[in-house]
Amino acid sequence: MEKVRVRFAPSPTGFLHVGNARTALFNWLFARQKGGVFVLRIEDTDIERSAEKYEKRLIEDLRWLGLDWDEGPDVGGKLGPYKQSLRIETYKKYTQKLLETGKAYYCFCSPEELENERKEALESGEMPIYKGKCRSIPWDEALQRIEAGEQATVRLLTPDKGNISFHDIVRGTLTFDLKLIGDPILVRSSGLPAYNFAVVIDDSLMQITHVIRGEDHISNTPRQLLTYQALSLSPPRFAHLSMVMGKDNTRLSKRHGAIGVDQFEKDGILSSALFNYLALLGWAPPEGKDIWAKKELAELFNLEKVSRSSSIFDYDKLHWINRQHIKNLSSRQKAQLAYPHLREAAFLPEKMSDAHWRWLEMVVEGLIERVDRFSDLPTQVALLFDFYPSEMKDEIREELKTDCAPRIIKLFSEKISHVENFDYDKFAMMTQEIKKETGCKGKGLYHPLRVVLTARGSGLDLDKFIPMVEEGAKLKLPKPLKSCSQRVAEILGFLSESDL
RNA sequence: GCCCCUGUCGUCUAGCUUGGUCUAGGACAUCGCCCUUUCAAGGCGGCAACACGGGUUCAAAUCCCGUCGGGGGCGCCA
Repeated sequence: MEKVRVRFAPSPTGFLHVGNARTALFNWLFARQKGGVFVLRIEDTDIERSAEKYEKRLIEDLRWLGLDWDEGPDVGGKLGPYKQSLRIETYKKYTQKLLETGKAYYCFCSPEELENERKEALESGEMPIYKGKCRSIPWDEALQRIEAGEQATVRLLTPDKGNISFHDIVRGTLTFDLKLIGDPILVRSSGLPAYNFAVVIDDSLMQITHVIRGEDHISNTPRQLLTYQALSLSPPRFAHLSMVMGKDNTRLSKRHGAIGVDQFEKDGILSSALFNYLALLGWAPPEGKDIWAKKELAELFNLEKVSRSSSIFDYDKLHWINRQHIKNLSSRQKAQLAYPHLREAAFLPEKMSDAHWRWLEMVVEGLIERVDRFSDLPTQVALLFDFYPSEMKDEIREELKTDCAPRIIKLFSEKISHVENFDYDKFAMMTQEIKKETGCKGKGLYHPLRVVLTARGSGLDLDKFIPMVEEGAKLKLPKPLKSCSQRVAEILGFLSESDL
């Protein structure tokens, strides 16, 4: 059997959109599953919109997602160059061949003329296609006009009657009426190839066996098939993937949330999680679980099982998957991934000592289960630092109006002021003593202690909170962390007799 | 407007090829309970779908037709 060769062919006009990322991912999955070759090709024939910086960004985004390619502009390969702007001479050669054999012709119609023709067709309820006005211009005359410097495009001569059909791997047989397909422009008047022409030449020369792309290309396929025919080239197989939509079932756009792969990275989504989520959008592995590693997905992928209907991008599910992937990380990895977010929120110094890292690991390990993205971590960490007795809510003061609370607070403040190197063990001993001395227990015992230490009514388990605060208080941090004894001393001034 | 694709819980999907095993399974979300000094996390459970209408058949989510809904395309963009 021939070796599978697939490609992802983005135009460098911006960041990598998750919809495109999924197309790239499915190509990659298919290539790896089949032991084939994955090619990256840059389609930059639209010089107006394409830019070098976008190409770089695209490559970075693709790599971040965990994709690698066997041939491409940055890695080379036998069938390059892998950038359309570098292949202009090749396209010209094929254009010449088509022109000489009469399979294509020069079209001198102006954009305005074509626009009018289109409008008229639309008004009379027809499909707006090129009527073929320049087909009848004799070859000699056309050549003369070209030599005289007249602007012209090159169009493919297509049949007016009959059908053309092809087998789509995800959709089955698709048939199109040829009278609804106008002669497509192969070469623009600028001399640069149009998309439909360049893809055919490139896919053919790069020996692509399977074209896996978005559904928006379905209607281009018959035109491309006709081009293969005119060139006597054999076409690849096609698979058209459904679109990725936003919550309201319209095309996924910025107002739905993050859509650029780099944005997900900034938001603290792990690339393994985005990879996992995207792979499951429109495809399901035989075993119905949700959390998968890249490698497993590559083993199980099956293009024929890909869904035909469009799917909505669900941020909730992505976040849940992200949480599961975070759980599988080591403490060290979690700390490293958390650092940039906490550094940006000014909770951590630029230079981290070993002690800082140890503290960070403890903090992240304790707080990470409360969030599903690293970008949410600063809000949680802020709860460690924020201690505002003066802004304590009335309902919390109310809760202290019990028989136990004043006695507990008094005893605790005395004990903590006499102890050195406070830690959770000492806290546990103190609470046992207080329990005996006051007879208070359970919520009645712990709630006042929590309030005294946090000025809040709820939060982290105290066995986690105390070590985080105590260890943090020993470190030099951009914003100092108050120790438990400091907190107790401070809050006492705000608890008036009436509170107690 | 015309052409093409598509339609299972709110969402992602399993099942559809080869009708019966489907009182339609799983996951996310949501709701409730449990755990717990609080909040999370976690555990357990509930709610929730075959778009609609006709056929075919002993039997249809599964096959056929129509309707309606959604999406895409109709560029000297890709």
